[in-house]
Amino acid sequence: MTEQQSITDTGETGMARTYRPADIEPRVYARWLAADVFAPDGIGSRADQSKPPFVIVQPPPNVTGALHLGHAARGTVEDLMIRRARMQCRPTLWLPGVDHASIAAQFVLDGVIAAEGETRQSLGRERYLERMWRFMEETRGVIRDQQRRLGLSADWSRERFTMDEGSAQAVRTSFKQLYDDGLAYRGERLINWCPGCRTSLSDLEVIATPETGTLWSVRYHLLPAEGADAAALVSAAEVEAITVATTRPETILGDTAVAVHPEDERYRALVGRRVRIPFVDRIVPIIADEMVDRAFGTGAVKITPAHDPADLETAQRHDLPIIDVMEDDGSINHLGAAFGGLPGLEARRRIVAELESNGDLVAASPHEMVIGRCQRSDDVVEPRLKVQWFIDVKPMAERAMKAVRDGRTRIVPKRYEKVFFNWMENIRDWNVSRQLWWGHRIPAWYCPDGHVTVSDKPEGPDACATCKLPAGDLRQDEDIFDTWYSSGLWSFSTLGWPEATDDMRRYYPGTVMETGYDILFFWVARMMMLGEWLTTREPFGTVLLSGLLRDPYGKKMSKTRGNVIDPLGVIDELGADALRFALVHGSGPGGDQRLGPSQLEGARNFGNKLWNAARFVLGSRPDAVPDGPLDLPVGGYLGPAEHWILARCARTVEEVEEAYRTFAFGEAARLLHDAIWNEYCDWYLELAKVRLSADDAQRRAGTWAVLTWVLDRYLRLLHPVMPHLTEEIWARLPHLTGDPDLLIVAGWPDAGREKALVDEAQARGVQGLIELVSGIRNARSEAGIEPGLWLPASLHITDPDALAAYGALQTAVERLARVRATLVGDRAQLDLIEGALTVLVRPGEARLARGGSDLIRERERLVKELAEADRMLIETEARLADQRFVERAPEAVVQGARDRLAELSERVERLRARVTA
RNA sequence: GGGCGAUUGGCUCAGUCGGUUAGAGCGCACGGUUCACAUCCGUGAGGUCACUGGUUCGAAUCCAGUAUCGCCCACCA
Repeated sequence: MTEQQSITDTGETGMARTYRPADIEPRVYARWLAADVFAPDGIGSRADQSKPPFVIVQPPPNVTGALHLGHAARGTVEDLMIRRARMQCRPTLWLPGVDHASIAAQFVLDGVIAAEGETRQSLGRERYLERMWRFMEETRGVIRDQQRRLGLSADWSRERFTMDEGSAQAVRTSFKQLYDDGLAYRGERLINWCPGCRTSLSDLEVIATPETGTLWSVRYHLLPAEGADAAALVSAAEVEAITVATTRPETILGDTAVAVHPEDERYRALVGRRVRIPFVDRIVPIIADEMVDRAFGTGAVKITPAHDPADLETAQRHDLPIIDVMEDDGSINHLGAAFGGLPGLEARRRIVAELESNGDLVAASPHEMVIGRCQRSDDVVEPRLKVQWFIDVKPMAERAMKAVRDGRTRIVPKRYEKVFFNWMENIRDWNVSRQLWWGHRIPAWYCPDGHVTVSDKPEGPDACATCKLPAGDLRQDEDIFDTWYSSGLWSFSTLGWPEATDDMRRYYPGTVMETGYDILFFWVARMMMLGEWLTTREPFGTVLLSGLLRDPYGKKMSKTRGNVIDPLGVIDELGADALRFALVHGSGPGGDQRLGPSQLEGARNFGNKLWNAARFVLGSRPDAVPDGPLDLPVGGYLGPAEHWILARCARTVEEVEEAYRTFAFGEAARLLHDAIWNEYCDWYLELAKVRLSADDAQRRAGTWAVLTWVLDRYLRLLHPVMPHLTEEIWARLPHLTGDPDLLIVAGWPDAGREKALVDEAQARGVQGLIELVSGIRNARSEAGIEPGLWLPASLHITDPDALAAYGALQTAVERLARVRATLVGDRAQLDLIEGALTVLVRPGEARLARGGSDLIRERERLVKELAEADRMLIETEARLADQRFVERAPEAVVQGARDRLAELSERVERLRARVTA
């Protein structure tokens, strides 16, 4: 058969020899769309509207982005949960959308227009925003298409955008409410300023970066004392100057005091004296303040209130002037004397040089410090004093914490609760003003007298709330909101809030909020605060936090490092289901995971394995089986192998259910992988092959019924992880009475039928035969016997269950072990065979005519087995000889040890007899 | 400075309530054209469960400490 033939050969089942995702996945997805099954009230929905809805809350991806592996991982987990809930016939809502991502989007667009020779400034606000909207239209569909290729079953009919009118109204209403509640306020505060982005940032957007800087010691000259007392206490040399330490010499220009500790003997006499600030010739006082650490630097601190939070507090305590010496771009302004107009770092260089040349630079030493950098642009963030909008989040944080304490919101894994509380307890006011253009304009208006009017109306206020000046005389705040403000409203703004809509009543609060732990504070915490405050409900019942994806070496994936895996490339090559399985299989709650080609190929191979198992099942349908619904045959048509696989199936259904229920999705995937591959394919399919060719038509039909039944169960359980493949296979199988046409809306399985039917003794018997076959294979392989060679064998089966099962499965056992077997009723008969391989397993013993084997290797194997059994026997004996163990351990454990002892004794005895024979 | 997590074969990870012989995938070695699948089948080698101490009849598992790695939070000039 040529390569071409083998690929196109679809056989009688109409299925290709390998699973081909590129053909199948888009077709399957189109069927779902056409059937309208994604929406909770879609035409194809089989939701039981009396059941509690299952609502996924998902952080919408950035509108300008492309789907990366993190998105794929998040989406897969979300989709998995929604699919399972859908199969449980709960009304399910997964509302998709994109985030306008103001600062990130501007960053991207600035790059795009730069290529066109434009800048934000050259376009101006209006044209820039027009350009942005056009850009949005181009990029907005990209993410959606990519999500669909991944197979995500979100309700696309409700797709939302954080810049749409619904969001805008939610922003206005919420802000008005927070303002009326006294939580939103406008004030002059030190904010984080990014000179590159020319906007303020919240604390979260500032990344603390350890760096080695320089600590300069600078001498400030004192003015002569006004009274005589000081001169009496200290010598003239000491009063000449005071030395301060700084890491930012350019801020000298904004100094308005020098501070020392009140109990510092070295400086006690200088408190109240005055110094001259270099370059600006400002005369400032020496003050005493507890904030000074006497042990650091020289123990004297220069106070620059406009550029340092601690200094500002000190200044306020001492009523000092506040002098801002910086422009928006980070350069020194006109207050910086000769340095005005210079970039900050250049000013620093020159100031240091001048200090050095005039002898006032006392020391310069390397200094380990932490510098705040902009999350987006990496620029050094400057503390600056600005009038902006803040939200007092403390009262909201209290409510959010209460939701967690009360158990109304559960964080999974639980260890993140601690992180959450720690952050919430130390939370500081949230600066929401951004000096950007792309985003929701702050709905605050100012009249010429400075009165503030906050309005929730789209057209703004009619008049000043204080002095009633008409709207025409009011001016709206130029700033926009922090992106995360509108994101934080997402879980309810998308349901129609502030209107009391049906959706709000039905789908709020959400069931599970799924996201990576990296945005716990940005998103989850803020959404919980805003949700609790504005809707008086917790926005979701469970927060499911996932880990980050790393490359096979544990490194973070990043474009610059070049180790990113493009999910779309994987989908093209291996299929969406393979990607999804690999992502789920390797994941644990809250833990990072590594992903590389080997995991992806493994997932692809698993899909192909299942595909081929299905191909076999479908192709082996006995002629006598009439068309009819899927059902289990009644007892008489089941053989031991059927009881075994049904017992295994029941167990798997329960274990997988438990794993899904506890968010252990990786575990669910592993359980299914093992059940399908190692039990269903490796053993049951092989055992079933013989019975499928039995003379008795009822037996053939019974076997096929079990084959299809178990496959059906596994397909249902696996569907949330590998939806396309399972849907495609399922379509070709007979269905239960009452099943829909599509697996996506078929019922979620339970193990009831199997458990009622299974004969455990028969199942155990098959387990024993599996051990026997494995033992024979092992002995053959160790002895170097050709795998294909049929050997005569004598079997003595002591386990009654295995013996009973053997009656029905002899042919299958012979085929799997590659032997022609004779069953002997008395073990002594085995010893009559000369020069044979010995197989000693729990359920019995076998002798294999040796064929071309090597007796020395056989003997080595037996000696090794004997040594191992003997070692374990001695261990067990010792344990049972310990009186304390027998007395204190639970009876079941002691009995287990006793049984084991008996088993091992017999094994050792028999092995010893064979070795010495 | 505070907090969290991890440490189990060469690699990546499971390991439930402490209880028989610590599992899997990849990789490796050996052997296979067994009529679903070479994206496959069979067999095997490979582990002082990071270290020290404690609790216990019994510890990979619980407790304390140590080491290494990773992450989060934090206004000392």
